[in-house]
Amino acid sequence: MSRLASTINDIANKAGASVTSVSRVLNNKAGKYRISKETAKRILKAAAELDYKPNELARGLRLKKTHTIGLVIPDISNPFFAYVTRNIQRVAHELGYSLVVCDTDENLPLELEHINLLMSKGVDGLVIMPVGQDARHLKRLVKESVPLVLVDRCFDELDTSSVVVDNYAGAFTGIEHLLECGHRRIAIIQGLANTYSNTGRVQGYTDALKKFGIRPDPELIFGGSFREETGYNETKRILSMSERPTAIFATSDLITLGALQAINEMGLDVPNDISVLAFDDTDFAPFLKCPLTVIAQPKESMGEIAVKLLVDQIKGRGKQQTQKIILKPNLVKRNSVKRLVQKEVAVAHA
Amino acid sequence: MSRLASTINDIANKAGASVTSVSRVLNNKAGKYRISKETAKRILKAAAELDYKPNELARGLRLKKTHTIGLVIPDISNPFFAYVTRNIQRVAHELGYSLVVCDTDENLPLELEHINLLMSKGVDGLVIMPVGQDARHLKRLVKESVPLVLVDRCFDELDTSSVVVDNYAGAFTGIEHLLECGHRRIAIIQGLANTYSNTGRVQGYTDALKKFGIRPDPELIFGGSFREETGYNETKRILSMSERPTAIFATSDLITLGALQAINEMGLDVPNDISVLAFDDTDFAPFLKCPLTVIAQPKESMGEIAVKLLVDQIKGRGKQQTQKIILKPNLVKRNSVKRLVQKEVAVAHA
DNA sequence: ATATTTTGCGCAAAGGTTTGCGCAGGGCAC
DNA sequence: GTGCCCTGCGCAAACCTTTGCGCAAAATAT
Repeated sequence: MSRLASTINDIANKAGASVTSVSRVLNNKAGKYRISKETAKRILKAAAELDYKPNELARGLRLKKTHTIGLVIPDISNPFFAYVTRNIQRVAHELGYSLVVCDTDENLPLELEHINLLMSKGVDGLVIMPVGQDARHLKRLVKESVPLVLVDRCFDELDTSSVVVDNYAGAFTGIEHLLECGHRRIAIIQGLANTYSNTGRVQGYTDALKKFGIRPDPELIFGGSFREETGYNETKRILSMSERPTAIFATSDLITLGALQAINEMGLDVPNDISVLAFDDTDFAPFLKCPLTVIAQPKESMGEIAVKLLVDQIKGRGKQQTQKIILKPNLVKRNSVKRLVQKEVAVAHA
Repeated sequence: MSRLASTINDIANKAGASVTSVSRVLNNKAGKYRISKETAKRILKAAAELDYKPNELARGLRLKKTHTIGLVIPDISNPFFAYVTRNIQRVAHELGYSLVVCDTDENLPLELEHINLLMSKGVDGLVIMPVGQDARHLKRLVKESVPLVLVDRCFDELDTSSVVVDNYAGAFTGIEHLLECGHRRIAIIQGLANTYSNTGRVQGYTDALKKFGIRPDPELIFGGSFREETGYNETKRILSMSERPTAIFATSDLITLGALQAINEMGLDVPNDISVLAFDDTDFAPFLKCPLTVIAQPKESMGEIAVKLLVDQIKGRGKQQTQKIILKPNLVKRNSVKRLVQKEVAVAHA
């Protein structure tokens, strides 16, 4: 905001009109308020000459609308979130909204801080990918009827619009595939406990095992954060188990990255020494030493849907009821899962 | 902004004081304006009870400071930019600033639009990774002394703080390595023409060739955007040349991704059929079928330095002069460059 | 000619905050 | 009893915009 920026007042002076009329002309209310063509033209001309740009701060204050939406995200360094962010920004801009981005680093207090700040700055609505272990602060937003859509992780007890992925189905299908390939000892490296996405993935894992008559072994459940170091450390532990699992289910792309690193360091080979199934896809996945078999999320559409839902809420459309959109993930088979048995045999086991 | 949000006025009422005093107490000016401990305590109590949060819009309007900085970025989907963004957001928040993120999609008019919008919204300063073919709009910002720092790409004719990478040195060293390994026919897939980063990289490429007594062949210069499809299409062209080059220099990670895809589709092998040298590193690079030899940018520090420089400008510190920070990239040798000759022989050639 | 409507425009308030300036009242010295 | 200082606090303007309401003049009707 340069100190020389021209205001509606300058225009009024220059055009010999009142600020009132200027405002009306500039907001296309000339008709409604019967401003003469004559005056309107003078005003428009003056505005152009002064290179007038409305002060959105003052505007927001008056209108209680800032055309800004807040995005609260757990970790932009995670390629999955980065992707979603990109689409959110694009669609938001197309719909006339700016995006202020806050990274919570998977930290609940920080999430609260960011949300408060965003509200203070007068955002028109929020897209939140919550850390997810607590929903009280979100409940408050709902009560104050702040336009809000949850992405990637949601709360069943919370009546909000949300767009999530069917983590359960994704994990289930993936593990099923592993089982069909003859794997029986499958380790899982989970993400942050008690979050929507983690719970679904772990549940899918255990239920798929059960379907094949295998009792899930708590010893095979590792991890506790979606981060790379978790993948690295836990994989090292897994690989040094006396009775080593034949497959690892890595529940995020960052975990996968860490796992790959550990496997590499230990001089092992995917899939011959260990099979890997990953949640989330990466652009580079097909070109890895061993192209990864993954459960891919529809990350393209998630952001887009979320913003549209949010803007509908902001505009008061679709206010009637909240929508929970559940997207289907997609198992893409590449080479990181080794087939230990013929398919027929595996089916017989079931 | 819930419609029930309490204001400084509510506090004044509740505490039986004037808004003036409330403002002063809340802004730690109680001492300066000699407010009694008594009154101050009443005010603080009322504020807490009302769960008061300042309206940053009103604040920004009055103070001409929003504690918000704008980030203008060409393409968040590019992992390099995503990384930098993340660090910018983190450091900005640590310094008390919010970040509004705008993606220009490498599109100059869109860049201008975003910048104008950001200014309208009253950002305190801008971090821009410019599209870079035109600097007139940036020149205007400089003239209006808007706090500004350019990242990744800068303009020699523009007196702004900036943090860039030594693209020339990076490319030069990389190509030198290729040459030392015995490569003589080296194709380059360049990024967006007439941008700072591209120019440096291409220049480094040609100069390194010349140093080895090789006349750069215009036929071997491909590309024209940093995007994935460029990498894909151009690689296909390169690989079907009658006199096929022995190496490809891909000037961005996205180009590299496309190149890998093309190579893969054509059933070729890196580095036996074709060597690849990439600008930018990717987390997954070490784990690729053929671990990539890359020129890695110090993406960790770039964002951090940029924000610190910007905040210094905003706060009026270091106003005295602009700083151009040039970071050194780093050649990391992995396996994607095939050694065609013994080192001694290569040196003899030089 | 007066009465009524229409046309064109602007006053002033509102939105929430910060801050220069000055006001009231108590205490003190003369 | 008059003059002065100090303490504690509030008035009102400023930041820039939008909008309900009303006012004056011109156009039309009677």
